[in-house]
Amino acid sequence: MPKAQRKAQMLDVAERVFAERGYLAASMDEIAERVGVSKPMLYEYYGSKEGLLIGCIHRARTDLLERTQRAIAGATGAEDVLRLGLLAFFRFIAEHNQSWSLLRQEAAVTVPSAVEEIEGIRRQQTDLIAAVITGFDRDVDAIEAEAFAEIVVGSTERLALWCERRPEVGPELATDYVMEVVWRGVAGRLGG
Amino acid sequence: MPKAQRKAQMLDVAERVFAERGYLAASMDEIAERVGVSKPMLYEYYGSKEGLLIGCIHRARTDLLERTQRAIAGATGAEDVLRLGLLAFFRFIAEHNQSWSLLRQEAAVTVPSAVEEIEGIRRQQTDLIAAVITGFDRDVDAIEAEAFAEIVVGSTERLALWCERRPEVGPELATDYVMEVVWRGVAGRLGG
DNA sequence: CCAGTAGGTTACTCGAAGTAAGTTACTTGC
DNA sequence: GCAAGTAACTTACTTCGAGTAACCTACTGG
Repeated sequence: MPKAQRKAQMLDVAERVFAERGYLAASMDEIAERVGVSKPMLYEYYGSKEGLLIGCIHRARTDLLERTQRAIAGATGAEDVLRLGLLAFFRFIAEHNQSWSLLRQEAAVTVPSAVEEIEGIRRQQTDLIAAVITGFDRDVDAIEAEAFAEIVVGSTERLALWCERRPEVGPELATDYVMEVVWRGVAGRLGG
Repeated sequence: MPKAQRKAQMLDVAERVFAERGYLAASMDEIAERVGVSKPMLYEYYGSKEGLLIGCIHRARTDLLERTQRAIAGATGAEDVLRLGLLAFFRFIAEHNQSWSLLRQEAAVTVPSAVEEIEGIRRQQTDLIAAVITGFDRDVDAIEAEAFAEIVVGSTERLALWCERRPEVGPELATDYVMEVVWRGVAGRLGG
């Protein structure tokens, strides 16, 4: 099997095993066995257990960014950007809860570098949102825009977790909830 | 040394070591050595590495709940409860960043049961907030109140993390940011 | 048909979680 | 004042899983 294909297959299996067992309890031996390959191959391609985890996270990150950007491409204004972006996020995690469980703490992410990687994903989200807010009102304080962006990301992530306990709340309703609270708050603050 | 005192001392050391190294990299041997005791004592009192972590989290949880309840005891209304509660939280983490790092993902919490324990802390917060919201407006949908509570907790936690990168933003300003966005959003929604 | 290399394996080391079997010293009943 | 019990503690292991060294096999190009 060619290298690229094998690497992708390893990520598929690793993502599933990490999600099933949690990072710590997942063993490289099991991943190797389920890939149908011997352990040193994993080390050949990903260097370490941590490296394999980073690989999984990185792929999820790329995927999420790509989807979000596509979703907000045709937005008609700041509010619309925020709404479409939120919806894209909630849909991403609804469809990909395998990768999503790598991004929330329940996957039991362990290693500092992995946390940095995940923080990078959030940073990419907050940067986007801060830019939207600043675009909406150029007079807003930069640090305040940052704070608002963090609030949006925090709300969203938390609500996504909550949605798992509330299957009746789908991506659309979740988006509505966040928009109702946060947009009203941001717009009220900035507009007034 | 009496058992209770030794147990408390173990939590102190463990909290510090977990925060310094992360859960995975922290070794029971090191914790035992820094306590000035042999490893089986840790196992005698906490059963496992995971049990020791749970002990740390549990103590932080108890402490946080106690402080929050004291803080909101003299509140004059729903908005005041929310504000005082937020302030208590931000102050707690400003003072106790040792325990706080156990509650955020950077401590690299690993084990499913630990995550459950941490989720329990959040649940205790969301329950409190949902009750406040319901108290503010009895006509509000129960599930919507839950969603709002999750939004508040998510915002708050995220903003707390952000504050670490922004030392100039103290507990008071952080509270203002959350209140400005979220309360305006909640009050707007419920009042209108 | 030989050389080089991509893709792979077996069989180890080593570090850290967890444990079995004891030891010391202090209290308590007689 | 001393035997008995027990609370606090230790040494010396086992086990399991991450990571590695060294070796193998088959295909491709000259």
